[in-house]
Amino acid sequence: MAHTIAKNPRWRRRKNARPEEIITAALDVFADRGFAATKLEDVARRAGVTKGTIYLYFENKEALFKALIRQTIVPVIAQGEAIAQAFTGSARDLFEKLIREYWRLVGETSLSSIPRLMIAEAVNFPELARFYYEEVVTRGHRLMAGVLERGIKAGEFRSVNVPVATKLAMSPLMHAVVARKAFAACMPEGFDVAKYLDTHIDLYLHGIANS
Amino acid sequence: MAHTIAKNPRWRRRKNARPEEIITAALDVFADRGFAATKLEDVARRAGVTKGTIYLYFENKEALFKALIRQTIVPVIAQGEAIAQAFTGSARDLFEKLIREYWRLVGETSLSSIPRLMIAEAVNFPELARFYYEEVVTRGHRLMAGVLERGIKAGEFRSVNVPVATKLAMSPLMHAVVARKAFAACMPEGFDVAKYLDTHIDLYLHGIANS
DNA sequence: ATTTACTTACTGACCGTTCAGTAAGTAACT
DNA sequence: AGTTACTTACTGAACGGTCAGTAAGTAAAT
Repeated sequence: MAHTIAKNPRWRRRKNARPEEIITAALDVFADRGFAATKLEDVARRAGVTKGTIYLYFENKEALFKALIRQTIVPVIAQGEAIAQAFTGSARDLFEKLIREYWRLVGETSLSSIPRLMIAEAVNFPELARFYYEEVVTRGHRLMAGVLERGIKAGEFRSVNVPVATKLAMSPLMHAVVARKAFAACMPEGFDVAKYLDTHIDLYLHGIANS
Repeated sequence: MAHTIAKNPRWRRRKNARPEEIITAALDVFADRGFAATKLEDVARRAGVTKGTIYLYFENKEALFKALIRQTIVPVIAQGEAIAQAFTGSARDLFEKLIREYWRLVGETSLSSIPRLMIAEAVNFPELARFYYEEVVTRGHRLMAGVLERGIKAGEFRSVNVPVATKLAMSPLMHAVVARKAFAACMPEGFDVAKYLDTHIDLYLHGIANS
């Protein structure tokens, strides 16, 4: 190709890469300041562009926020569904696997800030909240409910109220993700996630076991 | 009508009542808009005063927010501690009582918005977060940990890892309070809290039972 | 030479904060 | 009980900083 490209252009035209880079930058900044307190100039700087560029790819601040939520978290759910589909072992093993997988994909990645963000901003963005609730929360619940039903049918689990037991299976995860982000600075001793997950799985399976 | 002016002045001087009224109004408004999106004019209107009056009693918006958190939620913890102190029955009964009491005092009152508010704003108010974490979260955990230790010592409970089991006892409550506020508009079917609490207590006690 | 991705400089609205002014309340002195 | 002199709780308008959004200009790429 061309061998005579200008040596150090002050910036490059990279139409294809920008949106993703901007979303990644936005995740970082929104994550630790929230929606309102985030300045688009900060997002831009982190993405290596200037404020105006953001407006070439996103209609406004709110649209950027929505795109961020949609494109980052939905794939995780799909992944969980795929795992459940392909799984052939016992319900208890699948339960454990899904919990640990959630933590691996969300709890200990930058995605962990999304649940907290959504909870903080849901009231101010009703349609986004609805989208998230349906495409993430409900879908996630459906996934877990399937596992419980599988276990009940197989005689592994007591015949509990499935929707309620589903929420109880997820809530320790959700709360850990959310609170950990929020109060990270206040927990100098840290928080032994491994033990927390182990114990949840143990206690929950103990509680629901058919015996 | 001119005569009624004397009886119906445009405003009254009520120095003592103002702070509490302003805090109550602030709780309502902050509760469903968050910190940043709340306008002090709205708080003032709801409190029956004007914006300027708020500044007679609170240094600024942040100070009002802090006062709101401090004065509303701390008493609830104290109440819980008093209950535990006075209780004489089994650990399982105390466990159940505390859970239900928390829901009665926080979950189904206007205080239910405070945990969500704190989670949303903790990052932007580090010292307030620290205060809340120490005076509410840690203190609440200490309370629950005491119950578990009581149960273990009495042989009612297995000898689990207490700090972790404590967090697992609380997290379904916390997450329910937080998520319910955030996604209220997205759950047309509502959310059967009674059954949720019943099942949590049942599953948890089942899970931790020494048998 | 033309197109267009990107920057830069600017605008306008919003809202926390301030403070001079006003009216409610109080009490001293008729 | 009425008038007056004084204090202070409260109002309301204006100020100023911030920042989302915009439009004119610049430079990369073809």
